[in-house]
Amino acid sequence: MSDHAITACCAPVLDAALSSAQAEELAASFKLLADPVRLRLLSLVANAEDGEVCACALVEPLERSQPTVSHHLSALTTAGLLAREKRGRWVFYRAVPERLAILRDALGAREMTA
Amino acid sequence: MSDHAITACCAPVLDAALSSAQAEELAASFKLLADPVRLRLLSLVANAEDGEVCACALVEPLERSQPTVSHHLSALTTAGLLAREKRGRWVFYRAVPERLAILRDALGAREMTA
DNA sequence: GTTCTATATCGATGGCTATCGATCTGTCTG
DNA sequence: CAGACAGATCGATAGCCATCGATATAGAAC
Repeated sequence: MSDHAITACCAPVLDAALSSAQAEELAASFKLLADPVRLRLLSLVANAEDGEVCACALVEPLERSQPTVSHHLSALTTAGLLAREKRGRWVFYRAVPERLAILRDALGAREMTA
Repeated sequence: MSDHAITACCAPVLDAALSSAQAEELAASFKLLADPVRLRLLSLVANAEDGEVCACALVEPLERSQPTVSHHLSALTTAGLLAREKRGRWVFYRAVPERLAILRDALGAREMTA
């Protein structure tokens, strides 16, 4: 999976031939999105009431064990897709949309409407 | 991985909570991009001379066996990310950028510059 | 201190898939 | 026809990872 943050690494896939190393890095990033539980976590956090959610509110809707949810939250946070803040006994997460945008842009530059 | 074509399935991840089924479908699509060999295949085909490449020209640069390359080409074609055309003994592939765009849009709608 | 609760970590396991060599299919050439 | 070659398919294997229960850590309340 890769244990480092997502960073812009290369021109969009369709715009230039990827080096082997660039491909490895991009693939590792997309691997994060290649799991339904992680995708639902992203969307749950991004659509939360005050822009943040307590981890305790994520176990039930995902129908996974607490260790499993914790594992996925950790992966998304390491990649920079989620931000973590501990307050007392609880941990709150919020989305970091700029990181998702890096991956989106790797799939093609935004078309200019001009 | 999923053996069907990629289709627009839902609002962008950050815009609405994903259902379990939507998440499964999206995850299956991103799984295709979660492999460095497939990413390089996409970029090699997309950047080919005449917009198309013979499969025979893809084995060597990827440093994988012919069956492995064939396997990945097949997966990308089934998903609709590549188009396959047989001519004589050879098979030619070309990119289908609109399909990649579906995935890109799932990561966030394009910002309006207006 | 003790107890309760929220989260993280550990270890084990099952399923999935990237990969390969071998083989089959199909097409062209002579 | 036979021979050569491109590509797909098959079967087996090895490595990865999502998942879990058990346990550890940490903070709050008493």
